[in-house]
Amino acid sequence: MKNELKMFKALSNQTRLRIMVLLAEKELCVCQMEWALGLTQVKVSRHLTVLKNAGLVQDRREGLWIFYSLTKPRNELEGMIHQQIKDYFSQKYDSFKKDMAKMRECETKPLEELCTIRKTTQPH
Amino acid sequence: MKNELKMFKALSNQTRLRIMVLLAEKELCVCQMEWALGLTQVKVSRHLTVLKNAGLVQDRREGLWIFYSLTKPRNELEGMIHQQIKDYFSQKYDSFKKDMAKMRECETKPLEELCTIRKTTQPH
DNA sequence: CTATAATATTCGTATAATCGATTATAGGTG
DNA sequence: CACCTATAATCGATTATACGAATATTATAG
Repeated sequence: MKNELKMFKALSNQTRLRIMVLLAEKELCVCQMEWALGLTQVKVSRHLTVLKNAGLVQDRREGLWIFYSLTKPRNELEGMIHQQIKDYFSQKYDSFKKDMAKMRECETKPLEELCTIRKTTQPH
Repeated sequence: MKNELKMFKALSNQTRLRIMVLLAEKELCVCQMEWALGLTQVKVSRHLTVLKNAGLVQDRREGLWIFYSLTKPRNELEGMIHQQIKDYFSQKYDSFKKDMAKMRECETKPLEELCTIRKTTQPH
């Protein structure tokens, strides 16, 4: 049962939910999430680690960049959660919609640019 | 979104999940839960308060006894959670089955007896 | 009004979560 | 090799959570 408890705990944090909603849409690089969410690298990275330890996301390295994506659901419960993240959360709250819009926006920019931009104009 | 975060946090604790599984079966008095779960009054009561603040359970007083039950789901997410508690958790783990068996057992006993038994033979 | 029974709350403490700042790692470049 | 860049891990401070023990609350009985 520990897995399920960890999953619920991982989902009980706003930043992590925001990340989950974005990742439910598509695989993303850390710097894209920083940019879309307006959060520091440290914060994004830490929460990604929690999600990973809960088995909700996986990562894949490509050169300097590390891409995160949702894991395949391991059971019925996880399947339902994934579905709710996609159908319920991303629809219901404007904040998630804004994140998604930001994410769409940065889809057009090359990753190199996102990273260098981040250096100059620090997110709050 | 705070409601959803509170809900996930409330569900990320083993004792509270055990309570939820029992309540998914039927409305129960506090002393019945103490008995079925083998937990102290304080512990059960505290966790019930958390679940109530998360909007997952409601209470109803009948004399000295207070009966708890699951609230009606307020949205699609809560509906899904209720269903998973019933279908997924209560099936998958033996510990929940044991709790349920204990609960069935104490269904036959009058509440007065449960409470007096609790006084003499303290749960660990 | 007093006493008692069932449940809730408070208090002190131990453990865990969160955060910003800093440092470490690992891959790429020259 | 030395240097840079993207990401992760560590540290210390702050805040939240879980717990048992003790106390308070609420309703009932007498």
